[in-house]
Amino acid sequence: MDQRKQFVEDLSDQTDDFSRWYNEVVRKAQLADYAPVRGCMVIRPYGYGLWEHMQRLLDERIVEGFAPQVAWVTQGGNDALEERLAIRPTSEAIIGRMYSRWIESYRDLPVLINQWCNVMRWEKVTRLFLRTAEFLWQEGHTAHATAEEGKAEVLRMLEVYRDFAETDLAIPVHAGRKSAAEKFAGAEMTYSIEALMRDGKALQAGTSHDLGQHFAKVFDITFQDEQGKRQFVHQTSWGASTRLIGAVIMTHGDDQGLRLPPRIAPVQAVVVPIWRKDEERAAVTEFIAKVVEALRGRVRLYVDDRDQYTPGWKYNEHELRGVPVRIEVGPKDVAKAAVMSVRRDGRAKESIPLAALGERLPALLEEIQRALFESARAFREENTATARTVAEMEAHFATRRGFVAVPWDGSAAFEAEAKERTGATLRCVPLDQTPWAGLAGAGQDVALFARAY
RNA sequence: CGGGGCGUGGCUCAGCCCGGUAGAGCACCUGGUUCGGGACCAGGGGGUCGGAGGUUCAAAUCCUCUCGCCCCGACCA
Repeated sequence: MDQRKQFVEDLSDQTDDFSRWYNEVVRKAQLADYAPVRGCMVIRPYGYGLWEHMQRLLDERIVEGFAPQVAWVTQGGNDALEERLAIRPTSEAIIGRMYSRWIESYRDLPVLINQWCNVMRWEKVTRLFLRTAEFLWQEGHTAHATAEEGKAEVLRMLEVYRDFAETDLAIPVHAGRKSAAEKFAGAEMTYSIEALMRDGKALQAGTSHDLGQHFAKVFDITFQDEQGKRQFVHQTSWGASTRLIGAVIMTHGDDQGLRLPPRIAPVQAVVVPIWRKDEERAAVTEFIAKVVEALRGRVRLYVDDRDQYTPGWKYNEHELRGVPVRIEVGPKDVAKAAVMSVRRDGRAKESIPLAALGERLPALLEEIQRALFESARAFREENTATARTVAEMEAHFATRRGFVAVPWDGSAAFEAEAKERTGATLRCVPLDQTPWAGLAGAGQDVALFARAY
């Protein structure tokens, strides 16, 4: 903060206190605020806009072949609750009972359902977006005739999450399987995508479970196969939640605030008018109308023509809120029939002629999208080490964080000892082992450990 | 669930130790001058000090109990 005047909008530095920085960003960027209900938050329009873009992009990847989304809502819109919040049993229990009624024959399979809804959980310790008592998520539940079909579905969805995280959220992730200790209790096998936050802690950003026949046996979900024999179905379930918003914040944010990937940014570019005299204002306003026209349907644009703030004030505010590109339009630009664009990541400036804007700005947004991903990936690589023994892991975690790749024989004993001595947990066994070729011996896989949220 | 911290205008906090009836900066409202990196001047509005008891002539301040939030550790998306 050096000699600068203190402003309400000023943020703590990430390196001073990451948790504090996170909380300040969430609230000052107006993503969410604490609700009067313990452990709950209110997602504000800007944060919800992020979620809506995530929904749209993820749905595009899921929907084909899926039943229309259903939603169980325990709270409607902005209305105050008239009744107590009902905490429902786990999704698997509800789905199990419904499936047992809906499935009779192999002709009914597979059943593919995906829904976006809110859920409540009993949580002692909460954190905005990362863990709250109530949260929004997407959950898919499928039922299949064979184990092979189920396993294929589980891996297909894991890949959907990986691609979504990397392509749309610009978050590099490791897709892999969980250990017996870390998997969902009701699952045969759990898979997840694991991301690395800027404070060096890992975050599970999506989950896909192979439920096998566990729930089918509990809820009696059976079908008659082609031979007329009664069989239990094979199920999967998978989900991703508003926790992803937390992942975006902690993967890309810097000391100035949020840096949003253009694909999910509610506002992709903000136009800031600059003028002194009334005639300048008229010319600038007129020119901005042309800018808006040039970008209509191509870029999510916001023209910040609020009178009560100076341009400099607006620059700071939109940087805090993570808007990928700022477009300055002043008398000098109007004279050149151009605008001055400034990137949120790195603040590189570029004068763009009005005539080129419609082509250039979308391209610029894609460049920023890629740059954010590459920067996050570089950070992750810098914060990934290798070890061969628990002692080596202990030495590493004594002074550093990040991922540690270590050969794992699959034993619970090794995992437990590592956790005990380092505080890090086994995040996953990556499906793609090629980055660590040669590290693991025969019959072993490389596992990734990290301190985690 | 253990350890620590904090609840005072919208925000950040001072006042509390040593009771005397609430203050600053920012934000907000009005008017004017401003506007290429957080503008300035003048005037103005707003707080039963988280809640409930108690002590006292008198409580933001002392005592008891509660509720909530944050941070750090053990369990979970």
